[in-house]
Amino acid sequence: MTFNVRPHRQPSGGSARDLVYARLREQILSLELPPGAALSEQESALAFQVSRTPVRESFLRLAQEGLVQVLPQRGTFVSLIDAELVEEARFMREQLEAAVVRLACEKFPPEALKALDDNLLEQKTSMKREDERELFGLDEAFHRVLFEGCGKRNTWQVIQQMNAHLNRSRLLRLVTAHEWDHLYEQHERMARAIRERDADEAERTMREHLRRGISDMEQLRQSYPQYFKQGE
Amino acid sequence: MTFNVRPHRQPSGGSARDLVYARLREQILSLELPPGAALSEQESALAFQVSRTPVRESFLRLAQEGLVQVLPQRGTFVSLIDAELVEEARFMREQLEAAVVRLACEKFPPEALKALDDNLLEQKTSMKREDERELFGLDEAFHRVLFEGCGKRNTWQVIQQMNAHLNRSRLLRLVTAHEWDHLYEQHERMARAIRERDADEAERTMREHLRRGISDMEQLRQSYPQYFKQGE
DNA sequence: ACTACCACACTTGTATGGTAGTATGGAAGT
DNA sequence: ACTTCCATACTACCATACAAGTGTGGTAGT
Repeated sequence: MTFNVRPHRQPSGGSARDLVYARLREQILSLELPPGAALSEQESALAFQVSRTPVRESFLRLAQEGLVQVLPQRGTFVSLIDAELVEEARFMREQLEAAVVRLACEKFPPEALKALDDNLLEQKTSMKREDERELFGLDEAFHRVLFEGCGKRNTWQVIQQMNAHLNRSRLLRLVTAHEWDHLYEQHERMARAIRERDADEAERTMREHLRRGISDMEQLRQSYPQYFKQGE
Repeated sequence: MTFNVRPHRQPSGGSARDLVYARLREQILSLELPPGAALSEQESALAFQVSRTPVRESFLRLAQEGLVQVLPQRGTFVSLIDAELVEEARFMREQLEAAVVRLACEKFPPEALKALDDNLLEQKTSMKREDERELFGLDEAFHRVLFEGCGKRNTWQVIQQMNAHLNRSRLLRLVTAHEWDHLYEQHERMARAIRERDADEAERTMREHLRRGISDMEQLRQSYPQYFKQGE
């Protein structure tokens, strides 16, 4: 098995449904379609130049992921950000990643470890170029390699779904350069812990790593209270 | 907030789509529709006396949950059991439940604790009546109360989805009376650990609790190799 | 001014016809 | 006997028409 260090691009089917779904998802996660915004099968169908059927099927899929809410005979709306749901997504991710990084300390393929090292190098150069988009992708790739190295590919998929809700509350991924320094250092510590099979250190670092940015949500909530569920 | 001790019935919308979805899901999980079986929009539509649209939408939802596989222009098939996926589902559940039961040892509403006790009583009477179906529901309710007591309702929902894959490999939930004794004893130990705030004991018991029945899959795999993915 | 009512313009849910791609079995050619 | 090709009967995908429920604004009646 090989481990791709580069950011991952999922094989989005060329069907109209998948295209509409992917585009809508982007717009929702980037807040281009803000929480609470009304969608319409007809309107989206016109915009994408397809019929209602693929649009409708996209809506259903988004609804299942909790990104939109379909109210029969009333309308479809971008879901308000549910603080409880976001916190639980973070909670779940923390537990799963903590367990996986422990696993990695017990048994981790050398190729995967090499992939982590390569990834760290790329992170360093991207930091110098201040390419935040690339950094975001590399961060994601780092964690993905961790899961794939432990044979937990499906678990990673589940986490990816949860990330949808996390990302939407993370101020559009805008992290300061200083933050990236900190994140990079944590990544390095984790890679070292895995190499030295120090499970406790690895788990501690991972939990700390994933607890950052909780305040982002509170900040977003204060700036845009109308984006959030249940006012208080 | 109140905690319902009884098995939980989800508010399945009365729409044709939801009905078809629920029925198909049952049939798949009970192996009435065996892994590998071919489905057809037309055929199912006839069987359920609805048009192809709600059937098709059910298929898409089942596909997203990984219970069926849609091959464009070829057909829709009940997914083969993916041993790797099943094991990962068990893994995820173990991590999440372990973390939650630790949480419960720190902070757990008295009403929820009472609900656990009531549930244990009902389990006892159901065991005497050898009502396995009821026992299964009560087991599920026990764990649900644990999550709700910790304010992790959404996490429980995620676990429920994973259970779909777990259950299909668990020989139709048929557990011997002796097994139920063991499970009951573990439930009791967890409730006691929560009351006494013994997080280590609670976590240990939970992990043990969730590691049971791994051999079920191997057994099913030997009896029905054609139900499993990748032949070896 | 106020209320009750109703037509109408929306919404999603469901039914159905047409399109294009795929598998298959039988016929024709070697 | 074996291979090649093609008609045919499927499949899911998409477009479109109709049904049924909901919100709203205007209007008639008080």
